[in-house]
Amino acid sequence: MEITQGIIRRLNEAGLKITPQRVAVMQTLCKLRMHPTAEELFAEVSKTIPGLSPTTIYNTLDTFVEKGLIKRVKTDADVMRYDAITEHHHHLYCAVSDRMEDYFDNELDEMLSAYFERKQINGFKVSDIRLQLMGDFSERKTTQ
Amino acid sequence: MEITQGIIRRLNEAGLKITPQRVAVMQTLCKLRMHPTAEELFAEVSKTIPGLSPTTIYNTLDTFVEKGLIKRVKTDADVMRYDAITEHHHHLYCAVSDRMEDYFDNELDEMLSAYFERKQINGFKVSDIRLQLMGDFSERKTTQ
DNA sequence: CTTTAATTTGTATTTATTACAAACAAGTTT
DNA sequence: AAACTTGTTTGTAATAAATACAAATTAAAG
Ligand SMILES: [Mn+2]
Ligand SMILES: [Mn+2]
Ligand SMILES: [Zn+2]
Ligand SMILES: [Zn+2]
Repeated sequence: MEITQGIIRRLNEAGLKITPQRVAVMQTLCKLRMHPTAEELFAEVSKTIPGLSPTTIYNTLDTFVEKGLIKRVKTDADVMRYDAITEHHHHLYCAVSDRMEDYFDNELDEMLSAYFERKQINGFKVSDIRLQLMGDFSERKTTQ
Repeated sequence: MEITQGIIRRLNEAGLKITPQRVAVMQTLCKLRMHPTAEELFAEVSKTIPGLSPTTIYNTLDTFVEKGLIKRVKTDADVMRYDAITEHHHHLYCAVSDRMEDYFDNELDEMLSAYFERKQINGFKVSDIRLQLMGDFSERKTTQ
C-alpha cells in the first residue's frame, strides 16, 4: 500500500478530495506505462470499481491535468492519451503500430537548452522542448 | 494560374484524378498557413465550391495524406490539423491560444542528426525527429 | 454525527469522424 | 465525339470521443 499512500499524498497536496475513483485512476495510470486512452483507462479501472461512469474518467483526467498531476500526450492517431510522468521527457513513436514509449535523455536536453539559449526565435519565447522521435520499434526477431 | 498548374502536376504524379474539389482543397491548404482543421477547410473551400460535402473534405485529406501530399499535425487540442508542407520541419506551439507556426532550422537538424547517429536508442530505429517547441508568441505590444 | 461542498453518476448532447450506397464526372477506349 | 469504366463526390446515417448538466452520493470539516 506504499504506492497508494504516495498517491493520496499527491492528491491532498493538489487540494483534491480522496476518492476511490481518483486513487484507482492514478494507480492505473502509473501502472500502465503505455500512455493509455480514456477508454483504456475506463476498461481497466472498471475492474476495480464496478459501475464506474465513463464521465468520471474524463472528469478525473481533466482535473488531474489541471492540477498538473498528469499530462496529455498526442500521437498521429485520433484519440487523446494520458501520461502519469509529468517530468520533462520525450517520446519514441511508431506511427504504424501507434505505439509510444518514453525517452529520457539529459545530455540531449542540455544540448537543446544551450542551443535555444544561443539561438533565439523571433517573436516566440520557448518554455519547453519536446521531441517526438518517429521510427520503428525493432523487434528482436527481425532478421533484417 | 501557375500555382494551380503545380497542384495539378502533383496530383497527377500521385496518380489522382484532377477534380475541382481536390484542387481547391490543396490551394486552400497552401494558402492558409495556420494548419487548418477539416472544419476550417470546409468553410473556406465551400466559398469556392458551393454544395461541397464535408465528407469530401475528409476523403480528400485522407487521400492526400495517404499519397504523402500533406501531413497531419496534432496539438494538445481535440482536433486534427493539416499541413501542406511535407518537407521536414518543426512547430512552435502555444497551448494557451492553440496557435501553431512552422519552424525551419537546418543547423538544429544537423546537430540532432549527428547526435542520434552517435547515440543509438536501444530497440528503436529513428527515422524522423520532430520538435514541438512549446511557449508563447510574444505580442509586440506586451509591456512585460 | 451533521453539514456542506465536491464528486460521481446517468442521461442527453455535441462534435469530429467514418460508413455506405447512389449519383456523378474525369479520363480512357472505341 | 459517344460510350465506357472507374474513381470521386454527395447525402444520409452511424460511430466514437468528449462534454453538459442535474440529481444522487460521498469525503471530510466542524
Ligand atoms: Mn474523434
Ligand atoms: Mn472529438
Ligand atoms: Zn510519456
Ligand atoms: Zn507545419
